[in-house]
Amino acid sequence: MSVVSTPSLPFDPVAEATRHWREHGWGDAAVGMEAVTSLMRAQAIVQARVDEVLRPLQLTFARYELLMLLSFTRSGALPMAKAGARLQVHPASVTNAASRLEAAELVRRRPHPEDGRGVLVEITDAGRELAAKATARINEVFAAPDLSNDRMRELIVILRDLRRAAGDFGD
Amino acid sequence: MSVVSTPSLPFDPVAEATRHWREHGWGDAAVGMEAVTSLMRAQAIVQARVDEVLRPLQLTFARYELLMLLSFTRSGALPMAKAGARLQVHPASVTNAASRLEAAELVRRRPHPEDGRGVLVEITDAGRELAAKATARINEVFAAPDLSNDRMRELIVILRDLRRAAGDFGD
DNA sequence: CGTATATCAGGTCCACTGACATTT
DNA sequence: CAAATGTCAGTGAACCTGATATAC
Repeated sequence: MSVVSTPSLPFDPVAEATRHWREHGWGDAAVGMEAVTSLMRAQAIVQARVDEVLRPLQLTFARYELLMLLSFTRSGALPMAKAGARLQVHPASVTNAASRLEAAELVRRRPHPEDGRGVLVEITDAGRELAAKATARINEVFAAPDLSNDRMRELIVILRDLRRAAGDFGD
Repeated sequence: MSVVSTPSLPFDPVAEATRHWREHGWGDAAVGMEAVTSLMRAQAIVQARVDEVLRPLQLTFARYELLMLLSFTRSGALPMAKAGARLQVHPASVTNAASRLEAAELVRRRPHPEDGRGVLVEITDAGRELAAKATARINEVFAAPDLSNDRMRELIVILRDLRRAAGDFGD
């Protein structure tokens, strides 16, 4: 996850690639490929920025997401499986993230009171504090107007359609 | 890179999170966070689909990108450093990708004719064939109308602005 | 000489698979 | 018993840092 470390180009590499797609007989697919490439590259940029903010806090984005998810629940706790479903990550990934966070005392594990198989992850006070600090820093970064609020709203709508069509939610 | 394996939720998890942001006093940052989250999640979905197509061809997205970049050049060859700059990846990542592709005889390395330090990566005929096949399959997947052409164009424009503002290219 | 170009070793992170014990 | 839950070990991918040899 870098992009940040690499120098910027004198031209838009995505548009340049699209020109090539057309020249090489992939004209009908060029728009789709450009959309895909744009998405990939934009995400890499954003991810790199977020990582940069999170690194000094000893957090990765995956762990930050879990922390925020927990901080949003009423009781501050969630079964592992439920957390995985919300974050759309593999059960083993939740186990891993929870273990790392637990080692840093940002969450703790508890047996599920009603289901003997289950385990609850619960955010600690330290976890809440760190999550709040991380969020504040991330907001500082994205307060810089890379995009106007209206543009962001358009982006959100388009991507929501894409996600729905791809089966991210609903039906 | 999953998302594909996880079941879909009965509600939009991104919108749900945004509701929480507002309830927990992050109202002013909610739009930005929602944009970031949407982007991350949409990219994960698209990446998962692409990976799925590429896996049977023994390609990763990073290697596919390198292959396509080379196939687009006039001579089919590029110095390692230049390829890294275009793809915005670390020099060591180019080395790695090139080595894997070379092992599969999809590219070969040649000394740079004018710069004794440099190395050229050159796509082979087999590399061109595989790249074309991979592209055809990817296009099949994205031919499914998750998004209309107009929507994709809007998305491209918004993300281009974001990338430009973030220093991906130009100035 | 200092800079640039690759490569390599070592480390982190994440995701997935398959096996497993436990409980429902 | 079959299904679900969470853990663990192992694998593969990608990225980064720092060190190195070579050439400009």
